[in-house]
Amino acid sequence: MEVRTDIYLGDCREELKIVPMDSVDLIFTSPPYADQRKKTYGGIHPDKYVEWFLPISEQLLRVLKPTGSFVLNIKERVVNGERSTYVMELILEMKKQGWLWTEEYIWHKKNSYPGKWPNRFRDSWERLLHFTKSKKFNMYQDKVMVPMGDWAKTRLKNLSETDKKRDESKVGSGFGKNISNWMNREVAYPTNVLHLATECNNKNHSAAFPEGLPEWFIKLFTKEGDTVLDPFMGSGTTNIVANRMKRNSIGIEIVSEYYEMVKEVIQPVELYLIDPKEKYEKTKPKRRISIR
Amino acid sequence: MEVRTDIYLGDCREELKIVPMDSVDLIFTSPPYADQRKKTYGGIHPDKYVEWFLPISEQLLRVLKPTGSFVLNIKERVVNGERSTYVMELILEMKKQGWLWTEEYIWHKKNSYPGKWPNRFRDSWERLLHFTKSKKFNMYQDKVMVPMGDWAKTRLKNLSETDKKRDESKVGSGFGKNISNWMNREVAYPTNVLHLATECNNKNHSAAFPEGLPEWFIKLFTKEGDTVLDPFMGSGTTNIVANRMKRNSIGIEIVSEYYEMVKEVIQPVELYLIDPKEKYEKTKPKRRISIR
DNA sequence: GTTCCGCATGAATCGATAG
DNA sequence: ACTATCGATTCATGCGGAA
Repeated sequence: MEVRTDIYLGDCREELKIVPMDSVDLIFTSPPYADQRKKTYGGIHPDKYVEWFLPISEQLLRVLKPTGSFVLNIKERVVNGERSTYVMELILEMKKQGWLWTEEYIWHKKNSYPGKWPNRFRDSWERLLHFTKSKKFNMYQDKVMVPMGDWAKTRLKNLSETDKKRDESKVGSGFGKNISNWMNREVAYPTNVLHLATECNNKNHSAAFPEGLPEWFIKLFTKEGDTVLDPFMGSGTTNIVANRMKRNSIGIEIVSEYYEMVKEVIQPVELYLIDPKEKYEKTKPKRRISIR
Repeated sequence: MEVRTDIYLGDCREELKIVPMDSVDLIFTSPPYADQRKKTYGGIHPDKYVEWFLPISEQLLRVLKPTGSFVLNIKERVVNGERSTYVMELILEMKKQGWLWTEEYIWHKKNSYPGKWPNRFRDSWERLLHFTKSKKFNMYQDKVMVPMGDWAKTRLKNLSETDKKRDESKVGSGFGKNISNWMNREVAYPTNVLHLATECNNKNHSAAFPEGLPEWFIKLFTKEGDTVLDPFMGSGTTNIVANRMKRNSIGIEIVSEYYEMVKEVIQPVELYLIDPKEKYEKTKPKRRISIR
């Protein structure tokens, strides 16, 4: 099996036109929030946000397969003491475009930005809007089942590396054995609330969302060999995770520094040797240049 | 101090007219959701929901003090595979009425309703929309502080260079004073995500929300002696909690069974004996009939 | 090898000050 | 008057070095 990762440098309003219609299984993205990342992106005024986004969502509607899903990570900012309404207006307008607003998942950010204000508390959640093209779409619920019990909710569901290491390290002290017991025990379907910490550590890349976020939705809405698209690639979290999970992916990024950074990391074409047929294909020369 | 609990039987569209303007400090309510509880309000169709609610929110705007808050517990239901949009439309329309949409809190229901569907998971959260009349409103943040994490123990022993720099930027005496505040502090401010289980006890009343929900907002937005209003009283959770917390309250309920049930439980006027003056007042005969 | 501990930092927001 | 910049506020997390 061959896994491709195609990344493009440019404005997704243009670059999306290259992507064929009905070709993508999952769009997972986190667009720049209104006026939020001014330094890196232009900074879209809250009043202009919907107007700016609609041509993009129209393209996304075109490239998504009828069975596909579009997961939009977004949160309205506070303007003049009030929450802006551009996200709601966007949902209403996207429905007019033909999108179905199927569900709203909540990302509960366990470590939210600190601060104190007279009229509000720290903002500790973001929206994960789930749009589809049709009522029948692919959803592989069994792939994201979680062990039952509070312990599992706080631990296994979160995909932080530290937790994984800690759990592995406990093997031998009797604790690791418990994990295997848990895994064999009853598993339950998750809910529409995801508990994940943001990544704010000393890595050289600063991702807008933790890897666990795209990972969960890639598991849920795609299978191996499917195609994932992130039109606002940023540091490439979606594509890196997709590649690791043997999904083809497309990434578009307007900032060349980010683009170059991702290009360094990504293997454009990887072959997974599963059966003889695949092995045979590997010997043939590959002409495809995925990264440009 | 005297604590009153006034409950009314009737449609809040009418009964609210009795409540004086600018007299309520907090409105906390959970209206019947669209097409849910059909018997009660005849079942409001999702398409008619906004139209039905706006006259009520207009009354609520009238009776709320300029420093008061309106907390609306609501969630859109699924209609034909899609989330309805009436909550969003309602927010947009209420803003036109003059409401400020200050914040959206999330109630994370730790034990959500069971079930399995092909296109979604269990719904485990509800909205708590916070509306105000003005940008300056009463908020007693200290009353809802929560225990701090282990963070404090390690952090405060030795101050990091970054923390020193951050604090040095503040000119003058701020530094030492600020640290001493932290040293004595064992609690932190909460976030805008509330983790509460639904109450599924065997009482004959089935409350829409647990007592912890109104309790948190009553603590946050009112002080003793203030007035709390619930125009969709139901089983009276808001009023019972308010009474226990020494807040006056008003409840309106259209279903007589609910009304009678709450009437049984509630003490219309309770006197809290705090100082001699109050004691003296107690001896005087009371004429007020609060429940009618 | 584990565990412990120090430390930087993050899609934040408000109010005051400056242009 | 209205907008842009800046300082102040504050907490959970994971990495890396130390014990």
